[in-house]
Amino acid sequence: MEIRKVERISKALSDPSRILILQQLRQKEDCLYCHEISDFIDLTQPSISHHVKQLADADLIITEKEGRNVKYKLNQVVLDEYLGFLTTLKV
Amino acid sequence: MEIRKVERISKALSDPSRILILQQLRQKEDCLYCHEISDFIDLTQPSISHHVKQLADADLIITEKEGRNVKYKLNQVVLDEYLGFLTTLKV
DNA sequence: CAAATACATCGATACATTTCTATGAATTAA
DNA sequence: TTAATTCATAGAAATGTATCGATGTATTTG
Repeated sequence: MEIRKVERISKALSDPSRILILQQLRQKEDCLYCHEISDFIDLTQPSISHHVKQLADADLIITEKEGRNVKYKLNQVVLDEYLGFLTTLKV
Repeated sequence: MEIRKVERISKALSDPSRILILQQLRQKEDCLYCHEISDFIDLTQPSISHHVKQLADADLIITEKEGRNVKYKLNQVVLDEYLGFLTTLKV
């Protein structure tokens, strides 16, 4: 995995709101609608949209349009690649 | 692992210079002197010092004073804890 | 002791990020 | 078609981060 990619994923993971979104994604069995996020994060809708975009730009989540809603899923492959990179740092 | 800690570690990992430092730490068999870092990172000494501090504050590296030098070692335990947290995000 | 070396800290500047309000675009419902 | 809903985008303000030169603090060497 390229350093630029590691940097981007790490940056996406370096915010409490975004970590929370990923945790809830896990709890909701890997599927979450955007408007549900405001139930557990006290930010305005544009701010939440911004955070979701950071996660999507880092390929940590996959977005899927469903009518006027958007569904989010964790990108297991990219998370595994990231885990793989971090493991190479160990002796 | 606490969210604040995850945030701090992720932030420490979200910079190309700091990723490089960790990679070189691995190559040099988990031990590196500060002045050696300038061999592979083109930044001034205060900037390198700043980056090393980010890694140390996140507990990703352990610093050890040796005379007027400082030796760095990867903190395997914290890296493992971080890997553990990321794994809990998977289904 | 004086000079040199290794690293940390300070203060400034440039740039990036977070958050908001306002607004736009697409879709659905009345 | 008009109104409502869901999400994205633009622009601005506040805050945070990266980088530098200058300087400080230990420690070692001459």
